[in-house]
Amino acid sequence: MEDPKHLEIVEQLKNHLIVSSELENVVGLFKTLGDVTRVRIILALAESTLSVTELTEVLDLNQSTVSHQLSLLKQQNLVKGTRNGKNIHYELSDRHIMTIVDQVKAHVSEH
Amino acid sequence: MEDPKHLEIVEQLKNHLIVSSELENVVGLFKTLGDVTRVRIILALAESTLSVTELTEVLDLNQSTVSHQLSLLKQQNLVKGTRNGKNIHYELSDRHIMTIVDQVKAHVSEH
DNA sequence: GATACATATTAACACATGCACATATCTCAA
DNA sequence: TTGAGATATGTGCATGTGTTAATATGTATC
Repeated sequence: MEDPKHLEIVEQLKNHLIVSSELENVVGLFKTLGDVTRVRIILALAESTLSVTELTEVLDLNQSTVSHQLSLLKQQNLVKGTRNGKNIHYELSDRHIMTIVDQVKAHVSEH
Repeated sequence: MEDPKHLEIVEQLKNHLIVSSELENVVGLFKTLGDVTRVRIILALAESTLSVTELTEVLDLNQSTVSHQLSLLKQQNLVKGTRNGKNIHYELSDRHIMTIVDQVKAHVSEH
């Protein structure tokens, strides 16, 4: 490639490769969404608020597995829980999340 | 939770937990986007078509690392390469990808 | 063909990650 | 306070994943 314009762009990119904390956050979110169990939890919560026990039954998982994954999802602000007596009702933090999932679904189905 | 409607929903979800291959694909895409190196490659390619060597320089990575990650990105149809003499010019497969990344960026910056 | 450059692949290693068991913590009811 | 149910946490294990060096393959020029 001998295009001088291109060379210039490449030079600029070299200085511009900021490993921002934002990048870490973005990657962190993708990483969290990159697990079947966690996405299944999200898809379930997209349909209804559920307690840990209900999630355990619905998804046929260990209670500790569900609890563990929920804590990771909470860290990424993907879900939030509200205690209600002995139970904790979990729900999606916001609708934004489903938009992201749907977007990816769309991309996948195109290929 | 004693709401009968809720119980019904939970029952329905139990049968409805299809581990579709689509789910695998969606998760696969998220998994691929869940790595700093790969996202940096995508962000670089979002600004300009680049060869493997250029990516190596711009991102300050090993050639084999770039090559390896590019092959994973190719598998997920996130990037495509076109040979041009000795070089291979890599670019994003479609603009859809940046939409997804931007969406996640937006979500991240909200929290 | 020989050489040099660009890219891909293989193997090995260190490291991260998901899961499950056991156990701890929390909450309510009696 | 005691007991039972719900949720969270710590630990160990098996598996997966990113990186690198070394090597192989491909491509153009001489």
